Amino acid sequence: MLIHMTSSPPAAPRRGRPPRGAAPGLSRQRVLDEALALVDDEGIGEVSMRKLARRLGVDPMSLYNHVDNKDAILDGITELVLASTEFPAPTGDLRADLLEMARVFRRTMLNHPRAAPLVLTRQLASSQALAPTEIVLDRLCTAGLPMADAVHALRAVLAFLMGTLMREVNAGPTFGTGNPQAIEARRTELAESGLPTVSAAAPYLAVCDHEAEFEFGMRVLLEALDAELARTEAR
Amino acid sequence: MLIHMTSSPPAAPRRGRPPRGAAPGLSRQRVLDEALALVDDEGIGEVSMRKLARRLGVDPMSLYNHVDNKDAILDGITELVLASTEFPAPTGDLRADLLEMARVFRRTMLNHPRAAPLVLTRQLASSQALAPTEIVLDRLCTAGLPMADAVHALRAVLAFLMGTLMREVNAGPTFGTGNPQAIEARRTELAESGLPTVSAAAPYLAVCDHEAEFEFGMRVLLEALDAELARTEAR
DNA sequence: AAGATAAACCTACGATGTAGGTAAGACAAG
DNA sequence: CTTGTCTTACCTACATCGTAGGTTTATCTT
Repeated sequence: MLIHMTSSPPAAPRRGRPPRGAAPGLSRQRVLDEALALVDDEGIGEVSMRKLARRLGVDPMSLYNHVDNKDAILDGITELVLASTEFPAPTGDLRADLLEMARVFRRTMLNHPRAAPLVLTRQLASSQALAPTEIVLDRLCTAGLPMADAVHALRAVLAFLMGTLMREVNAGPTFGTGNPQAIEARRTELAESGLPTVSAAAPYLAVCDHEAEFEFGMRVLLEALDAELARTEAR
Repeated sequence: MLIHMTSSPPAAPRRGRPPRGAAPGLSRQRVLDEALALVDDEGIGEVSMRKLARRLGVDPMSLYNHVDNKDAILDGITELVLASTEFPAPTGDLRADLLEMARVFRRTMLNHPRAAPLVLTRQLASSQALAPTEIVLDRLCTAGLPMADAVHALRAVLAFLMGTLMREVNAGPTFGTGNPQAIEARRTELAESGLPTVSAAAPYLAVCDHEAEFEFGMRVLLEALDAELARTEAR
């Protein structure tokens, strides 16, 4: 990133003419920002090159000057979201640090619930996308875990995170809303379908404290990690 | 489902004319079966009404006589896969039973890896789709867990299952194939990107024994479940 | 002044999901 | 046997999609 002023003074790293129509000059950044906004507003399924271009006041094909194709846009959205994740400084307490990182990650996903499936699904290998991995692995290793086990632990936590977040973010009202009347109706319906236990559990299935689920799972996994660490140190 | 024979004897619950062209008579079942086959062959992204119709030797629009729309087909595929899951009879050992159910579920997903994202993503509320839930909840309850905790446990395991299976089924070679040469290249590349730990972990990240990851996670979760049960009984 | 470059635009193609309409065989009622 | 209803398959048509290919124009370099 070197500062290299040419002779011409004005400004603008933008090269082409300043739009023929009225667009204030496109750029990869602007395209991706608007794409993320579009996803946040309407969901992944509603993303199309044409709609995105319309929001930018630009011809659909102009997007291809800044982005390879639609898939690259989805990748870009993923990276944008990941880049917006600000992991806290380590405190030295491994378990607390990992828990906090997971919490921050979850918060980020909840900030972009409609984009979350992208982030959770696409496994990017850019350095941007691997930054969190870097931090976690580093802390696990400095805590004394052999690399193989560190990767193991990382994957287990990641799998759980993916799973809960997927559920939390989809969050369709599978068992009706909190409406107790609807739940009751669903309940008798289930009982008649040969699902007595599910029927009995309907009130519990109808509501879901995602945060509690998240904390519970993390506690279990981190406890297992502690046990693993203790075993390693004993050796 | 009452048996009510009319006078005319021949057979065939099929009503319409036997194809104008040469199709051997469509049915919801045939459509869904072929749809699953299509997914297995080419992946979810390649499913289209037209392609599906072509495989059935039928006009695309004919499908709509047996299925509401494309989304219903995807739901149908999900149910087909779920229906093909044969959970074993309970042995009485709760933990072993749950582990075995998870294994069977995993096997089913691996039998239809390309359909798995559908099954894992869509949360269906049909009695077909809820059958596994019924079994698990029932066993957890008869083991002595309060319903609230049973639902809790179910969700934790499910989240982990979803996560690992999503990873396993996508299984893109994030870090190159097993090719040691490619790994080494990737490795120096990562080191230069300010990701020293990831770089060092590259050999471990490059390979992934999904089965071991699965077994590890399940062991941790089931151990936590045991602890929970012990706590409940003590109370 | 002349040429190169980059960014915007435009046209067009094949593919998609599906609304709306038509035709033809099967059954029931007369 | 005729007539009408029903079911199912077929056909046409439309809006929308991603994007290949080509054209225009404003800016920078020489």
